[in-house]
Amino acid sequence: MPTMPAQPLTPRALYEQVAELLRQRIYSRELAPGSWIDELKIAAELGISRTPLREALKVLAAEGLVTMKVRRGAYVTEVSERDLHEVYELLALLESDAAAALCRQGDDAALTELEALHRQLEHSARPDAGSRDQFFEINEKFHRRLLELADNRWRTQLVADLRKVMKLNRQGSLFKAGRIEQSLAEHRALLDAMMLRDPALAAQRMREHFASGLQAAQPEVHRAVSGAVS
Amino acid sequence: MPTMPAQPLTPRALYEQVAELLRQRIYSRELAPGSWIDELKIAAELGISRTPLREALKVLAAEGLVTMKVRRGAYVTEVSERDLHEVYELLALLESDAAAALCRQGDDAALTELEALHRQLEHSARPDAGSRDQFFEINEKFHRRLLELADNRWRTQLVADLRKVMKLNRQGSLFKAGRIEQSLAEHRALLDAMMLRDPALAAQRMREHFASGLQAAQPEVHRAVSGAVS
DNA sequence: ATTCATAATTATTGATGCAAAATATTTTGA
DNA sequence: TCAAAATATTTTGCATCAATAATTATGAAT
Repeated sequence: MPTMPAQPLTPRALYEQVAELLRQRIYSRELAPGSWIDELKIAAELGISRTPLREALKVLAAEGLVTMKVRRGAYVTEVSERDLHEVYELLALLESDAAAALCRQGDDAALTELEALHRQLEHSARPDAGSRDQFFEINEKFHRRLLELADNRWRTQLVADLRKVMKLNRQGSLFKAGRIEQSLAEHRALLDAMMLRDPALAAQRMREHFASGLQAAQPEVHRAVSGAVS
Repeated sequence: MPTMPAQPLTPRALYEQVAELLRQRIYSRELAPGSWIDELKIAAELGISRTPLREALKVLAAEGLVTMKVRRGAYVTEVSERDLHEVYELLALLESDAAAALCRQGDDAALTELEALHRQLEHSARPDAGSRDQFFEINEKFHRRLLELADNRWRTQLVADLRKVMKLNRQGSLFKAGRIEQSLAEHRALLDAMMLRDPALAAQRMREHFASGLQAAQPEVHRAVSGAVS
């Protein structure tokens, strides 16, 4: 018998599934920032009652994706340019710390794994193969995996939550020509620092990577900070 | 007529009030770590239905204070020694960053305000006056205010959430003799660095303050890390 | 006697209904 | 004609109810 699609081992609660679905709708701008979330409409759409939907909204509110107004219901959080800068700085801080920590405590296997991911990234960047989407996907995986390997579940959780907020504003995730090459070089430099087992340098390289990512989004005044550090 | 108790300007939703009450019960160990939270019992106790209670539990779950198990209900999160160390490191990182940021961007009024708080702290530390509780209260206010003045609402929120987790394990918040004096000296050194407008030094001093707080809790093997950095 | 299966009990999870509150609209009066 | 007040409609928020899933206990079979 071929492998079944197999429902997840721990069947997630309905309110969590709904929360995930709402996240996607928010990221895709189907639910626009600042807009009011119509409980009855969505409940009817999904064919569920308002109870699990309301629970999901509470979770999203705790994550910062939606804002609850008393007796006014739930609204998609509007993040200002300033909010994005603030969150971006925290991401830089936490991920630099993660790089340093991994450098200090991680074993060689961890670094080897990151190198392998980096090679995948280089491959996906080749002009002929892979779409930009693939590049971004692997890039995100690289950052996520670095966090996991740095082995502090609270930091991993914090970064995940902050990245969710960043996604609120990702308006296309476009990048200037040449940004991808520069990004690869920065990743390479980061990996080199980690191989040298120099935590301070690794943190420094990660900070530079973020600074450069911010700069790539800055010049165009009308475009907001991009969520993806690539 | 004397000032009325006056209900809050924004009448908080019931589920939020319940969430706050549950936090207190968790902090006070009335709800012990690892224990199951009996929804019916608590709902009956508070004279409310289970709906707002369950919404409150979802919020607490997002904060990390309770853990939801599928079809098993809510449990008070058990934080391991390791969790506490991880959270403590993140607090050190974020608050050091806040100190540096305030040093860089803050105006003189902000520093003056912190100095005033520090003087209150010194006063409460005098053996004759003030209880230790008062010292801790003002100390917490000092740290909280520093965060607010550092002016990054996301960082402030992150630190607040992490401190909630720390509170899960505060077993008495006892301190060695001499710790209070040392703590005051560290605060003083931090303020000096900020007055010198030396962000790197300020961050360094804050890190030292945290490291010293950890060391004060470490030697006794059977006591866990204390949540309060004082 | 031990193990497996089935049934019953218990607790969680989702749905529906009702009341209170806020906003919008309509009507009336100046 | 404009403004204010009252009413009506919309929507949140809380409670009660029903169903589903899991665990435990009991009984039977090997």
